Amino acid sequence: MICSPKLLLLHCMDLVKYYNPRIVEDKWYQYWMENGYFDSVPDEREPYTIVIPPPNVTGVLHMGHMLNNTIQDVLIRKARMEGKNACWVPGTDHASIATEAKVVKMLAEKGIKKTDISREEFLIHAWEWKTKYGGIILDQLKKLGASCDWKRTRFTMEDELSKAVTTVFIKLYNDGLIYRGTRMVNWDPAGKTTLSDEEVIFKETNSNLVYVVYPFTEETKSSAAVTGKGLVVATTRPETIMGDVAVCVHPDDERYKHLIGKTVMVPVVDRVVKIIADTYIDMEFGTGCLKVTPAHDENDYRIGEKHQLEIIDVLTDDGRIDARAGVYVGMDRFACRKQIIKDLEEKGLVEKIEQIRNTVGHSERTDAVIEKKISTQWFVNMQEFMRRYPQVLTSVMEEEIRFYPSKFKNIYRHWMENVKDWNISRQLWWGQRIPAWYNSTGEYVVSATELEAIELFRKRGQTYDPGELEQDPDVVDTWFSSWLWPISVFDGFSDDKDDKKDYRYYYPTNDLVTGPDIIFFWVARMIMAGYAFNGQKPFSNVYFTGIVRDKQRRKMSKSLGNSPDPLELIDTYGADSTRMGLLLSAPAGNDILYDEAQVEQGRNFCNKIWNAYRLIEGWNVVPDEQAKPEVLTSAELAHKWFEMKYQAAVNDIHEAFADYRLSEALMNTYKLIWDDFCSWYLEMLKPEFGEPIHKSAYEKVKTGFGNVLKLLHPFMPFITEELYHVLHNWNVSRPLIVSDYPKTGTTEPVNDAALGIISEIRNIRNSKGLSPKQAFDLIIMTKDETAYRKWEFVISKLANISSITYNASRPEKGFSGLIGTDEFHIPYAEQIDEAEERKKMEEELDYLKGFLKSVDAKLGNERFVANARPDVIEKERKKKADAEEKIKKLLEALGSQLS
RNA sequence: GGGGGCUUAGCUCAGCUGGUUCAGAGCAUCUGCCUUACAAGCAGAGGGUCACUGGUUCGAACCCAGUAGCCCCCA
Repeated sequence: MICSPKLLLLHCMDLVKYYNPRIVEDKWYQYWMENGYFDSVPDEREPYTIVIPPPNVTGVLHMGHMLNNTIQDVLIRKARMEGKNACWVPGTDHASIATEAKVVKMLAEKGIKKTDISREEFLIHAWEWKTKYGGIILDQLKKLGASCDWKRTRFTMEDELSKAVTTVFIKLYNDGLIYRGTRMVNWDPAGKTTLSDEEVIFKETNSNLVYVVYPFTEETKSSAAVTGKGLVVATTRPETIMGDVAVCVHPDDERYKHLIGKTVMVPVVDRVVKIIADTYIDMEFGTGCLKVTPAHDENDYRIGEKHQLEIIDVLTDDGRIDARAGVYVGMDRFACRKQIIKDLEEKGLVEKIEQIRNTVGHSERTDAVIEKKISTQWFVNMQEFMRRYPQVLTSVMEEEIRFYPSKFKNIYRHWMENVKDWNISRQLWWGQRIPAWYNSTGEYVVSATELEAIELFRKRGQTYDPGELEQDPDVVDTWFSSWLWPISVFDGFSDDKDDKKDYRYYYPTNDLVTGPDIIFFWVARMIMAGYAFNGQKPFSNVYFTGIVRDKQRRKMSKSLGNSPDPLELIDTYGADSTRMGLLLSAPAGNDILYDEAQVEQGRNFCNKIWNAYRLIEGWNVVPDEQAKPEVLTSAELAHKWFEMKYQAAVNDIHEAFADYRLSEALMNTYKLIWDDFCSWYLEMLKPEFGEPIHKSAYEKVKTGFGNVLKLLHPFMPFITEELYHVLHNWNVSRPLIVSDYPKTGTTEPVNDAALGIISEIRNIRNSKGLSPKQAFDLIIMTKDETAYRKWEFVISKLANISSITYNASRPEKGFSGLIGTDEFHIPYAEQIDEAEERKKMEEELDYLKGFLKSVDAKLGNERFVANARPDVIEKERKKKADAEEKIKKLLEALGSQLS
């Protein structure tokens, strides 16, 4: 059933002073949905496409999503109104490690351990969980007004998208861009999986730098001049001592030169190791002696490789001491660190302990401290990738893909130029399994199915015992599926879908809106995928939003409790107000400092618009013939004036949109409606109390109102749709969501300099404490009477003026001022502080004289006249003439008062 | 350590290729108004040595160099 928005309004809203979003928003969302306005299918129109950054499938809406999706909705709604075939594809990400962690936790609460169940059983639980909680976030987006094509909702782990992952993996492997290798990787002991470099967050931490004595061996003591018990090594990681295989010093270090090649004992395990030399060593740090632990540190690993040292991994996958260490076996790594320090102190092998600040890597998802570890994993060869697809970098640098703000270009380049191989295998179950198959001797092939694997083994002449091939147990990094998102949501990888009609029509997409925190995780990799798999960019513009913070600039976080619940906010203030509150202070790339006051501003704005409607709706309309002639002409001028203001604003708004300055576009719209439309235009036309309005003016106002609603619709879709309908008595050919967005253009200029007199007069009233109800007479001294005459009606009404005369003699007593170079006077006999009036005029005069002096100096400067552009010189001449004119007027006025 | 960026009104930000009467906006503040659309409002006002120092230029918030402070990213 199509809902009936009209009835609701009439029952609840008639005559109410305050706008109530609650009875408006849901019904319009439902109306748009039921009428298919969000849906998109390829046609002859120009497409405009955005793919949503897929939120985690088990996520809930937070302020960051609100901002991000509001921006996307603004862009998509504007494009839709501009007649483009707007397509916003929603969906969710399976978020491998994050979701798996949640499922593991949920199972643990039920008393089920992941290690006690099979992969298949685990996946059943995981899918159940996904079905239950997955997509809640998408429903929440509907409350915000997000006009996604929900029929196109995708999930990164659905069959079609998983197939794409496999296809891409195999292609890259066959192209020599994916390899399996043994490397030092990041290990998350909590998630028990490897992580890419991007998933490691470095945090500054207070650490103990322990100075440990490595005693000299008898051999060393006897063969070299030694002082002290042994070499002192400074380390923050004493628990890895059991993995030490050497001590390294700088070859030029005078302190240790004579010891190179000698030996020391590794404490705790009493292993004899060599003292080696390498220029890698920083002589300044600690004692200049480094304990070499190739299994647990990247640099140590390189030194180990160079000097062909043994690798002793002393940690288990869950961060305990491994049996290989020989001591402290089974103890947690951090407990072990404390215990070893204690034990070494007892043996007198700790020289001192210093407090230092260092950076420690943490898992992005589990927050566990990352261990470096040697492991056999799958990698994407990035150097080679970039060599083959240089457009990945050049497209951004040459702005074929534009970044907003552009500062991210350099950040992007820096990353691209220093990028390391991408570790894509994860020791998890929730995700796309790596399409590699191993035979009983550990040889492997890469293929989509076991049958194809057998075929490959056969061709190679390797054993392939049918039924005994084993698929790699690991899954790929989540981002190895989401980098395909702009292609895969349009089935760009599937060969059997209607000629890839959607793909050809919608791809490449237009705009991507995302946070800068995933520029490397996702944006960079989508660009890589775009060029590698399709030879095209995936999108033309990337809008980086800021991070939503509270007004003290703290990040929103659960523990601080400073993050408002977006749904409560919408419930309290309405989606329109919330959207406006977020957008107001959100220039691209700037952090947005969330303050509820801004949402209140949004609410106040809604109310303002609502009341503008109430005013218009309350007018009694009569035919034009019944209106006074001066009212008719004045109204005509007001229409022209507003048309000019409106068109100028439209042009500004288009310009702001072109540069993705959305908050500016919104602010322009806000000021157009509040100031120009409500404060000026409506006040110009508003009939005296009890008087009717003539029909042509009424119609013009309605048209103007409709137009500003159109401008505002992308930002505040609900209230605008509502008012657009009530304004037109529910009789509109197309609802606002698919109506036409105002276009740029030119209008006849209207000289409105005379209006400045209104503010001047109001100011005089205010500063003299005179009531606005007290009418004034006005004398204007001008060469151009017509400029004022046509505004007489408006001036009289808005400044409460009872009579206007031109170029009459100056009054004896009264107030005066300047509008441009025109002088005006208000005769006022009582209670005037003449001295004060004179003082004001003299101050003005002083300022003008000083100003004139500086302009004269400029014009008198030969080099200025010779070098400045002609139009600049012309402006200066005009300034000079104006200043002289004003000074003359002021002197005259002062003189007349003197006499 | 490497890279990017910022510093303009009480707050948040504009200020596009140096040149409108030596800087604009929103919010906040202050003053006066319950004026028949709106007090969630109306009218008006105040508030800035454009971080600092030097340079280039006829002319600098804007270009250059240095100094100080802050933020982000990477190792």
